[in-house]
Amino acid sequence: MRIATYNVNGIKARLPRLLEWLEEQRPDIACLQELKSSDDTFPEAEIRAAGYGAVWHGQKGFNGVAVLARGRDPVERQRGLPGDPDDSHSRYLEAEVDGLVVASIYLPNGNPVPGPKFDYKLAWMDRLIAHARTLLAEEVPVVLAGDYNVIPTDADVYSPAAMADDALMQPQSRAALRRLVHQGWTDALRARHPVGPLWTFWDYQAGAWARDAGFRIDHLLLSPQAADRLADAGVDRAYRGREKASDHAPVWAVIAD
DNA sequence: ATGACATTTGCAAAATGA
Repeated sequence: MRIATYNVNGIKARLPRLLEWLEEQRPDIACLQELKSSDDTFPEAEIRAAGYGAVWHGQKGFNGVAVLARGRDPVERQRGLPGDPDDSHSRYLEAEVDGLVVASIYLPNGNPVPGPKFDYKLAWMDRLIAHARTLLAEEVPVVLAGDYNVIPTDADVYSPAAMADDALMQPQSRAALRRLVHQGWTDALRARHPVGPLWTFWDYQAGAWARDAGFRIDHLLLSPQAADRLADAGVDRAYRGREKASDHAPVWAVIAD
């Protein structure tokens, strides 16, 4: 099965692009981020007409995540990341599809550094690490898919110097991502493509797409039971170059049946 | 240095993003 993650940057503005991608690439599971839509304005009918069942966790104006499944309805397991009852952001949704546990993650950006937004990012990552440990303990196939807003290494950015002060590549952000991965998760994209640029995001500004000035922040982390079945992974780069594109490209992995 | 650029809300310009 093909599972993908796509930060759509506004599902209402991006709906034609999203439906086009679903029809052309036919992912079995699609995790979406940055819906920027409240629950009652989620375009459920259009997505169902495209052949997908969906669960979603929306929020007015910003954030918002969803899990789509082709030809079936995802079974919701967890709405919101556990660990802080005062966290009102819609950034985590976990569902089960055909025996696979999948989470759609929109990790906080954290800029500017330092500041309360960066503190929130790091605290959120600590909560994700704690929850991910409970998922690993289930010893089932799990995919944690989403926009992590962390550039894992200097090889994952067009210019480490240009981004040096950004929350996405602070040592604390990278260390937290390493703590997560080192629990036993496999970075699907790097497992299949160990070296070289693999951008998943290009800023709208300063001609970043034209200059191929991107970085890699959208990740699919696989539990051992999913990693054993990893057949392929990649980035649907071309969708970043289309009209009215999101600033992210879809990222996908194929898990053998 | 600032803003660029895009989206949403709501109808102007601010908030948010990365």
